Amino acid sequence: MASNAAPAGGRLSAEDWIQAGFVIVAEEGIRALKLERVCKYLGVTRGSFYWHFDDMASYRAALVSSWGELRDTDRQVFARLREMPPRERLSAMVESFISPRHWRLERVMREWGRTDRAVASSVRAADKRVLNAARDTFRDLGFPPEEADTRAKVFFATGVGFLHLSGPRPDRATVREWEQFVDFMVKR
Amino acid sequence: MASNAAPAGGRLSAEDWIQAGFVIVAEEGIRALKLERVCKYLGVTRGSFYWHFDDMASYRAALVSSWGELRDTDRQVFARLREMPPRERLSAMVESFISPRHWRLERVMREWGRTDRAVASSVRAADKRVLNAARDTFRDLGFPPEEADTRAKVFFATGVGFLHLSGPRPDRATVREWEQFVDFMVKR
DNA sequence: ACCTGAACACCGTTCAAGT
DNA sequence: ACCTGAACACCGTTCAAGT
Repeated sequence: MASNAAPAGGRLSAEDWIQAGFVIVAEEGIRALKLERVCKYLGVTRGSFYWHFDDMASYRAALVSSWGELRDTDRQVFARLREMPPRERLSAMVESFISPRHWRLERVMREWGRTDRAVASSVRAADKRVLNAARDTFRDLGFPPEEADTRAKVFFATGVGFLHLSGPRPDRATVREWEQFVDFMVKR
Repeated sequence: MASNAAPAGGRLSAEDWIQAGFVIVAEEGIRALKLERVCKYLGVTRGSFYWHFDDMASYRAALVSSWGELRDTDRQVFARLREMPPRERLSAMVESFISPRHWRLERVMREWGRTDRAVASSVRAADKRVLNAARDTFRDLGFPPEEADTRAKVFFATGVGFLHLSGPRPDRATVREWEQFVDFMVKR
């Protein structure tokens, strides 16, 4: 009843708190990341929080670093992508980038990064990894190094742009538009 | 007794609150900028604050913009400097930059800028003005445009460096060191 | 026109006691 | 090993009443 996310009947782990934080932050923004709010979501009282974390500051830090690891999983996806033909690789990146699972979190982290330096640098690091993968792909497509750089940037920037222009969840139309744009980027 | 800054016997103006904010922030850091703290400094109670400002957010904004104006006064100083011979101009800039009146505020604004974007952009704007004045001066000293740029940057960066390396107030030794450095920068 | 002071709201943190 | 719930601390904000 009160709890929508806690493991049925069991007690919570730090991981549960982090997942709860992701959901709240994704749906209600960083402003909503208040202890009381997370407790209500998990169906526990305030005090229990302090069994898992020292304070709100370290909880936020845990969220950020956990998001970084989430992105590292993506990096492994990118690594696997290397075996695919380049054009398909780009499509896979589009899919990965806007997967419903990461969509909102991606946006909210960018917003959070505007006021929190740790988040900002996590976002930059994550961006760099995507950018590198895209650059390599364009090189594999036969573009000279510098042009591959430029195209990778445009490719990625467009993705981030779509991210902000579209609604709360990735719609099919957006994905299609991006794909068309990728077709365009790949030519010439 | 309780009040160290309020106009004797009179009531306060928004300007008094801003000046109080500068003193507190300069001596105790941004963390200390709490309503209660400012009230104690001015010898009034919390409620009176709301006569002058809507809330803490707008008070902080007022502080920042007021600091910007303070720096604009400096800009006028720089404008007057143009009539001085270039080498003296640099010395005047050193003096102005590290005047006891601005020294602490300068430091604290840079610190504050690390967590507040509005402050950060105010700081950047102020820096740019100093930098431009320095660049013009090096040009007037006969350096070609690009080298004037570089020397101005070094000149200014050294100043900022001294700002952070020295104690809470500008000591004579620091000023002397900077002056010696300026001598070096001006040659060749 | 400006200030007091009580009241309130909102959060985070601690901790003894529970299961 | 994890949670409750009361208590506390810390701030900002409101507002009726004062001068």
